[in-house]
Amino acid sequence: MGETKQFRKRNAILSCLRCTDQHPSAETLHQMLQQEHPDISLATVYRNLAFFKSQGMIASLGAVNGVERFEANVQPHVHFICGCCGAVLDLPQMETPESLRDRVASLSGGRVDSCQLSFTGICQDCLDKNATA
Amino acid sequence: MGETKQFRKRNAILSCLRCTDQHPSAETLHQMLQQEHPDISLATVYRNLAFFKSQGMIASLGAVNGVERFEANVQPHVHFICGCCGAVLDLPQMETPESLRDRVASLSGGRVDSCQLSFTGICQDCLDKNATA
DNA sequence: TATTTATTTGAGAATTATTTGCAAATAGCT
DNA sequence: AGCTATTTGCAAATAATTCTCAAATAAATA
Repeated sequence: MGETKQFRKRNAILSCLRCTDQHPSAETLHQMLQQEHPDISLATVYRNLAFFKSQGMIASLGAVNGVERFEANVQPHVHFICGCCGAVLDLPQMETPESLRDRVASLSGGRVDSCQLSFTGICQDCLDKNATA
Repeated sequence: MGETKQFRKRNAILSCLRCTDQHPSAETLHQMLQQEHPDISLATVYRNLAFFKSQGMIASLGAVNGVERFEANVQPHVHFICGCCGAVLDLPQMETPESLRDRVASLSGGRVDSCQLSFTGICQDCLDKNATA
């Protein structure tokens, strides 16, 4: 019953993403992995994130301040994004309007694969910091 | 009375963006401007887009396939984005859930500035092309 | 266990979008 | 014309991401 040694680093990357709710970038994820796997290169992180994404195992929220951000939660959910510090918060209490997909498909004539609802603004921390300053 | 000559290129860039519903990138906009203003440099396009954005005169939809896209319509509205060719379609028939902003503000504790609702998929053209191919 | 074969990786170069520094051009004002 | 502030073009700088390729690793087979 020996555990396979294949994909060791690949799995480390996925586990790491699954253990955080921070919506990290490739670079941040690479830094988070340093303690356990100081020998993983940044290129490997990028490569595997692209792979996981192509398999639908993870999702990208798109770029925040020019840097792509990832998450392991592939269920549709709402985001609050701080345009100041780049923090991303999941809002699982709210629903994305999945039910509108059919309507969008018929309006556009295309095929709809997903739906993203996000709110942007300034997070509590950044508001506090600027108030103090 | 005499028309001011200041901001000639700046205005050309804004007009050009206002005259299209294509949600162009800086580079595309630069190409669109070539006929009328072959002497506008790409850096000027970038610079002025950043300026307009900072003034709330235009909006960015974020990056599509790694390239930032702009629009002159700053009213909240829904987008359909083709992940294949990068085409972006406005869906003025649908409403963005602006009314949820207060709820997001209280859930996050931050300040909510805007709300984006977008659907991604494959547009009609790309579906047709792939069917024929 | 040695051999073969396919996959994954690290390091750094390459690519690409965007930004910046700076001198020249332009516009308004006197 | 002369002065000042703004805008621009160009080329160089920057930064995120992708690519190349040889080396490392793992599985399969002998």
